[in-house]
This record gives sequence, C-alpha cells and structure tokens, in this order.
Amino acid sequence: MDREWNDSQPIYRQLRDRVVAMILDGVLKEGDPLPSVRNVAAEYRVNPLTVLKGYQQLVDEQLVESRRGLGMFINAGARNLLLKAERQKFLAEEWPRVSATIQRLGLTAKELLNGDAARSPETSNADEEKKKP
Amino acid sequence: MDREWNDSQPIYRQLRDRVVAMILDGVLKEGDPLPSVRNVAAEYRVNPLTVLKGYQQLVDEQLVESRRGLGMFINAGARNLLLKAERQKFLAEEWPRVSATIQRLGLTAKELLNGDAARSPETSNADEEKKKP
DNA sequence: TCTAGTGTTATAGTTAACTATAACAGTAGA
DNA sequence: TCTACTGTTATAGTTAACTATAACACTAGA
Repeated sequence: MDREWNDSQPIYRQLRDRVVAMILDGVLKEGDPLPSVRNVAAEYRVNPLTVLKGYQQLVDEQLVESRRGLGMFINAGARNLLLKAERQKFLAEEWPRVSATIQRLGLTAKELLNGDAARSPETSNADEEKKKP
Repeated sequence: MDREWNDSQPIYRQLRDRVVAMILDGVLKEGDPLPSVRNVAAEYRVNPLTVLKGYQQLVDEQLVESRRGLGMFINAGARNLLLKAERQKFLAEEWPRVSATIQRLGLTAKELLNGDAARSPETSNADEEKKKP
C-alpha cells in the first residue's frame, strides 16, 4: 500500500479502493484477515474511525466479515463478486469518462492501451520524471 | 452540459472540468464569453458562489479573463495551454491509475475499444482475434 | 484470571464544501 | 438617467469528512 493520499477523494473511500485492489491482485485471499483498524490508523497516521469507515464499506458490500475481538476477514467469493461488480462499474461509469478525455486531448485509446500492455503490472507509472541526483 | 452532479468530486471542480472540456471540444472558442455565473447557478440549481469558485479556478489557470460588468471570456491561447497541461496531468496522474485498474479487472483493449469505436475515427479496427481459451 | 490484541461506540471539535440571502460595483443600451 | 445585465463581496448557517481522546465489548492464549 502507498502511504500518501489523494485530495480528489475522501480517505475512507481511497482506503476501501486499496483493499479492493489487494483482493483483486490476490495479495489478500479469501479467509485472510485485513490489517487491523488500529494498525492501519497508526501506519498511515489516520484516525481509527476513518479506517473503520472504509472497512465498513467493505462489510456493506459483503466482501468482508467482521468478527469482534478477532478482526475483519475476507469473505468467500469476494474476488469473484468484485470482479463482476467492479468491471461493471468501471465500464459503465469510469471508462466512458476516461475515454472521452482521451479523445478530447487528442490521444488515442489504442496507443495508450497497447503501450501499457507491454509493461508489467508494477510499472504503472508515467515517465514524466527526470532522473534526480 | 449535463445537468447532474457526481458525488465523487466537489461541484466547483466538476464545473471547471466541464468548461475545460468545452474549450477542448471547441464549443467555447477563444474570446467567447462563458455562460454567466447567475445563469449557470440558476440552470443547475447551484449557488452562485459555487459557480464563481469553479470559474475562479479557470482564472487562476489563466484560461479565462474576468471583466467586471461584462462577463468572463476565454483567453487567447487557452486551448493550446490546456492541451499541454491536461495531457501531462492525465498521463502522469490519471492514466496510471486507470491502467492499473484495467489490468486488475482483466479487461482487454478490444473490449474497451469496441464500446466507443463509433466515436473514434482511429478505431476502424475490423480485426479478428481468438476468443478466450 | 490477566493481558494483549481485536472491533465498536461516544463525545466533541475543526475544516471544506455548499447553501441562502443580500448587497456592492461596473457596463451597455434605451 | 434608468434598466438590465455582468462579476464580486459579505454574512451566516448546514453538512460531510476528518480529527483527538477515551471508553466499551469481545477473543485467544499465557
């Protein structure tokens, strides 16, 4: 997980999205415990309530189950559920907007998608940065 | 312009983005006046101050000039400025995130391009490919 | 039982975004 | 001058997001 936050979305939603990404990437498998509310809060220097709120979203989506005194655990079937739901959400809401932006900027989706397919999933970084001493 | 708002970003920023889109699309040309603060506020049922805040962003970016008593006008060179700035921002900030999501969801270029092939002049790609194994 | 780890709730305060309402300030044209 | 548009500022209130601090409730293991 990254240690920084984006100002374009509330922290609790970004937190939710990160866990989702970890599930999809297989970093968190079904049955695994989530990092504890307190730990996450400490590590990212965020209020425990904010972390809880992010986690609660996952509970509401039935991706995660909470066991008091024990922790929060990835539900069985979570990854499949996510793949379906997130795909649909992405195609219906995000991609149309992104695609419009791409055309507006005179870029081509094809090039972006191809150029990126060659890279490893880790290297999702644009080379805007010059080397620094 | 659309009449609805997204809950994922503040209204004033969405407003700014819409004007930017209109400039890039050539709906608003250099020298043209923006729709007036009061009109927009009325049409979208939003507070005038919120509209002003969105417009002020454009002024701060030097895309728009404000003439008291007259209105706000698209600056000369605004489109060029935007193309550069927005491209860089998109490639550096948005695309990496989107691209990661695409891979995470196991979506393919083909799937994504088909949906809006109708819009893009580039995407007249009648290629055939193997169905998934 | 005690301890150290879990999730959860309570209380209270700050800030950003948005709202309603109103007034001020400048420009063009009848 | 009067009218009807513009942008701009002032005042004050609501809500959502986040914060700090503390306590409560539960579980596993020594």
